[in-house]
Amino acid sequence: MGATKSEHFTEKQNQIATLAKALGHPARVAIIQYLLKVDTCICGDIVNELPLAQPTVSQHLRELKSAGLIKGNIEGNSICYCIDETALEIFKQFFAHVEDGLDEKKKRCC
Amino acid sequence: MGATKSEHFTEKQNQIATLAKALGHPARVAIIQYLLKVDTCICGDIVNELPLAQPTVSQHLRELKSAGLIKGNIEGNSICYCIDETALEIFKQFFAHVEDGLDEKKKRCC
DNA sequence: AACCTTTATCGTAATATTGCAATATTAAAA
DNA sequence: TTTTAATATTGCAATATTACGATAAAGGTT
Repeated sequence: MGATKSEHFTEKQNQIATLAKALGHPARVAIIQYLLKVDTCICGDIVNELPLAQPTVSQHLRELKSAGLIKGNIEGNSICYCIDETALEIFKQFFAHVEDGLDEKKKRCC
Repeated sequence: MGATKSEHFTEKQNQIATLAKALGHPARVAIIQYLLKVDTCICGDIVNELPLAQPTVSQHLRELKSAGLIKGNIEGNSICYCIDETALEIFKQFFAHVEDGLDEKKKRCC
């Protein structure tokens, strides 16, 4: 096989997995960190920041975009990439939920 | 090609990516959620909770374990799996950092 | 127009992941 | 000791990901 059986899991589980998967590569973590670091969203030099060829970076950007972690607006002949806070909100919510679950458990095990 | 060029990225970037990748599959999200839901850590019925064959579940558990998201103690002839809070702490820290970065940016763009 | 810059897409090779049947391992139970 | 139950490992097929050279597309600049 090799294909994930997404249809057997809940929408929420697939959503979290998709976001996590998008963040599951150091280049994509680096891109997110860079977008946070630079002052403006008028980027266009992401390629120079990464130790990867331009087509590879473009591919990583597309994956981040399709997962909803970033958004890109065309700005003249370059593109302005930004972090999409909606996705981060979902992530944050999941971890808050995990945290709550752990607090509950503390009372009776491990 | 096909292999991630980890050596070109920082240790932190690789660490976050590894954790995120481990969570990047709905079955593994489901496992984490299940470990949070059940009352005790004396599990052993994770296989029955998932719509996947036993060897597949075992493999997912191993991946979560090697990423540091869960730990497993042998308990008689079954195994007691628990969430490893250390990994979650790293994750939480990363998102806090992202949050801070976004607050900074709010002042001047997008 | 001809040219440059920036980003995307295509094609392809190398490698990784997903999933499961078959089988092994381990320890408790009978 | 034989059996049973729980989990791991092996081997393999199907599919996905990663990376990049070559090339295309789109918008500026001269």
